[in-house]
Amino acid sequence: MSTLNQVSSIRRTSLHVELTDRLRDMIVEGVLTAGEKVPEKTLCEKLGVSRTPMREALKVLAAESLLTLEPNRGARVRAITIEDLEEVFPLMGAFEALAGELACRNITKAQLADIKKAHNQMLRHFHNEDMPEYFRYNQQIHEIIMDAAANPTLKTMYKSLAVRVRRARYLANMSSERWQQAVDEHEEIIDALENQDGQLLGAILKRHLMNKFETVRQWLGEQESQTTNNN
Amino acid sequence: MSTLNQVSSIRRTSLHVELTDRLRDMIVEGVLTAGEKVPEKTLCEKLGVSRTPMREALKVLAAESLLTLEPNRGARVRAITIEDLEEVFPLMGAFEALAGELACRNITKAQLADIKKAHNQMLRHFHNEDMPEYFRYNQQIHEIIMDAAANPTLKTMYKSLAVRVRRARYLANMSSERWQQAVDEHEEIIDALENQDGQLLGAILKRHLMNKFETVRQWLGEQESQTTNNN
DNA sequence: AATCTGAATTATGAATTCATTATTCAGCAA
DNA sequence: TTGCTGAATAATGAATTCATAATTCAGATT
Repeated sequence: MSTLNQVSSIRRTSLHVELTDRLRDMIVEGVLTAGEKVPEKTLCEKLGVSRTPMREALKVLAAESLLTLEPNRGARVRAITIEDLEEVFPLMGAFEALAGELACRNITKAQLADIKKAHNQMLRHFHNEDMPEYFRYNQQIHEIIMDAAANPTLKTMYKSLAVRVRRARYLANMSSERWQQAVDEHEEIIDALENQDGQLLGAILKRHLMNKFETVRQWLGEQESQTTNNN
Repeated sequence: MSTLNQVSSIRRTSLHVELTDRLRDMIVEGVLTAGEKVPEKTLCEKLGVSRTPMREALKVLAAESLLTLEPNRGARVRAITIEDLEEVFPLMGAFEALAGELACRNITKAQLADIKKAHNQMLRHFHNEDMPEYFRYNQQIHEIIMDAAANPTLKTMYKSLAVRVRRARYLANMSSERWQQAVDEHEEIIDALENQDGQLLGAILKRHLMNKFETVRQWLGEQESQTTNNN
């Protein structure tokens, strides 16, 4: 083997991009919890970078509404409130509906096949009551639809909303009836896609999301009433 | 008069926020033209700041898709292409439709009165064929609707799209028939608002925007065919 | 004991410096 | 002339340094 192959791959993306992605993950995964103050220095030391790229990343995440920046007082992980959900879900609904319409016009046979494959996987995990894996394939299906919509801006904006509520979405567990209902809705989604009925698909996706909204709202309500005060 | 009053007001926002806003304006107003390379140093000297806050601002504008950042090669003002329009307008349509629905539920008498006032001003400038002033009141009407929708996230996202196409929107002048049509559509909008018919208002707003889209698309087509090559 | 004051500490804001990567352009070869 | 090479220059990426604002906390005052 040539020594050349051992050289670690050249960094293509700049540090602040990596940091932005990294921090975004940390927020979604709950490593950085909502409301938490994030001292720059500590973060820099943990991730082994200087403050300059870190601050650039913080600015971007603030622009994405994942953090709030108070002048001279640093960054804070934005806590999700019920008000946030009520802002974000209708928007996501509009995105999903649009994605559905566009997807029906553009979807390829391969993509449709991928969706069906993912759907079957999802069903399997549904029957095993394996929530994390179910969640993964669920996400995958919606991502393929987004891709089929072939509108990068739509996808980017959708993702930036999704990331804001993702943690809540994941943690809020569904009742078994609601779970069954979600699966049924997915069947409808596939039917509409096959028939290329954009209007219908849009409507289903919107409703599907609004049902999810109800679940999350309930969960968050319980959460908020439990934790009276934590900064 | 006390000497205290003469003290210039304390800076509340941080420099990078001011810069972001300033640069955004410069892009929208065409001071920085599409495709133009923006050397950091020159910009810093012009605006009298150091590179640190400037770079933070550039990162944020890149996150807003107003600039593209090529690693080690600096920032470039993103040129608007027809593909961009085709990405952005359907999204804006979805936003407008949602805003309309929400606005119908929440709009106050005062806001409705403001819209009518702005509409009359707009009509006046329409009859004088004063495009810039017409444009201003037109924007104002749509902004009031956005405000009535009472969804900050929606408004932020809408604005970030609007800013991307605003220059094209402004420069693309309408035919006189199209202009008349736009005015008529505004009458419909007001009717729907008064009747609180969310579905209808959403549909009108969407159509209204799509008509605008057609105008802009045509204009940009002419532009692109004229300028063969300019970096 | 409770509250207030202000010095010491700590954190952020911004400028500067250093390192690395592009770009330019003079000189050379075909 | 055209195209290539590489040194010089200029730009960006990132770390460090300096300045300023916020916070903490010991000590004084009521």
